[in-house]
Amino acid sequence: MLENLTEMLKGVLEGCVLEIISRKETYGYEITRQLNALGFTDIVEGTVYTILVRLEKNKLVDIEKKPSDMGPPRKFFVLNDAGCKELQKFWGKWEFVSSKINELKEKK
Amino acid sequence: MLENLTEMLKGVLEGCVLEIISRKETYGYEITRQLNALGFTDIVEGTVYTILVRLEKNKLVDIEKKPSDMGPPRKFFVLNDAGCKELQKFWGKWEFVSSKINELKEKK
DNA sequence: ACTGCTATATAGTAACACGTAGTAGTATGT
DNA sequence: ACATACTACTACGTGTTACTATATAGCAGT
Repeated sequence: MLENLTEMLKGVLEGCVLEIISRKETYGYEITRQLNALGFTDIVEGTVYTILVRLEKNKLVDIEKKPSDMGPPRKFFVLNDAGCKELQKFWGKWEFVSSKINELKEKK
Repeated sequence: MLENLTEMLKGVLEGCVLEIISRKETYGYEITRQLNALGFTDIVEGTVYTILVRLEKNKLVDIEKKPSDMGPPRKFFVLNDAGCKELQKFWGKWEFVSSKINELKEKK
């Protein structure tokens, strides 16, 4: 339907993943499914995993591996304190940017 | 105040420039000032000019050079048909993405 | 065996905003 | 005449990011 949202997702997709993780501990495959359910149908596992690797590298998440009876073991992610702060900063930025864009859009 | 909006502006800044041009024909320097006035205080000329070069390369704008009494001649930009279509597509994408993000944000 | 769903990983690519520097015209002040 | 400041455009390089493509692997049903 709507083509190529790639560029517009830059800078927001990571925030979305943070938000999803903050709800309850979860893993890459499920995060992908949640994003798909939200409406971002084109987002695939690979995209989410690169984000998760980045979150880990930046020490925003804690990780725990758990077995699954539906397939290979899952890597569960939990936000730590730095992650929570980062999430708050993300929503602050989003609030600012989206309000400005909408202002531009409305001001006819 | 709010640090580094760079990534979040990817994919939307070009749309903002299109919108500004659509209001009335204008030029790089003035577009930069308008974006600064909107609240995006860190955006500099270099950033806007790269976008304008891209718009020209993608044939979304028509260009006319006019003398100025305030400095060097100005390069005025006007949206052509393709540019108007692109702008509409941009707002369509923005509507979609921002509504989904807000849905995620609100759904506690 | 084969298919399909679940689950993770990673090397490579393209697009974009931004940093930085340079060039140049006009106006004002000293 | 010179310096400064504002106006105005160009161009090369950088870093970050989402995405592509591919590989690996466990488990269930046929």
